[in-house]
Amino acid sequence: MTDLRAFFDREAAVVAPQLLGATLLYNGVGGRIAEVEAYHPTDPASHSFSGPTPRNKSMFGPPARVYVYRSYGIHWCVNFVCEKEGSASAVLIRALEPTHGIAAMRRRRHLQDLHALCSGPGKLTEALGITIAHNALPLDRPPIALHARTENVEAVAGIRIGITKAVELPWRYGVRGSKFLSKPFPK
DNA sequence: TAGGCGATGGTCT
DNA sequence: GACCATCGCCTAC
Repeated sequence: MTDLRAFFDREAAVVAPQLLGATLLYNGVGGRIAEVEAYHPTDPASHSFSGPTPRNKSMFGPPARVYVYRSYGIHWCVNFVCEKEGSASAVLIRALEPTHGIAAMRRRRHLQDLHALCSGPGKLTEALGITIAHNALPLDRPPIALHARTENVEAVAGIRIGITKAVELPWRYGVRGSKFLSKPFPK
């Protein structure tokens, strides 16, 4: 993606729907982004709401990098950092449509079903092999690559999933009609 | 198809 | 000591 820095130097809620259809690869394995959620520092559901901590440090760093954290003590989840350094907003990547390295993803997930390989934030990090070791890596240098979408994508918005605060904010975005979402969007 | 729930451990109060 | 930006398995319908 050209000029990644400018792309991410905007509000997470603006960046998030534009990421739909972009291709995320880690070591050549990945797919098209099918579902995302935006998190903002004024948002009580955001990890950055209560200020910087050792865990969320990379959210406060420069944009166009990844923020990786452990969820429920089991899963890794990956975010893209947005806006200017210190503003601490990010987009959580929730689902991918697998396109590259599908055999490797099936091996890591011990699963054949293509639709379930990356249909959730914890699933896609397992499929791609992303862990805390990759926290704060830039999105435009190996082993990570991000390619802009090549065709238009119709986005749908909805409320976010799995959170207990600010549940009403419609900052979940998905590709309309995609079979690779973590959950369907209500009609 | 939808909902309940256990596993599991880092993070913060 | 409580809280979780989850997953997958198990029921019940």
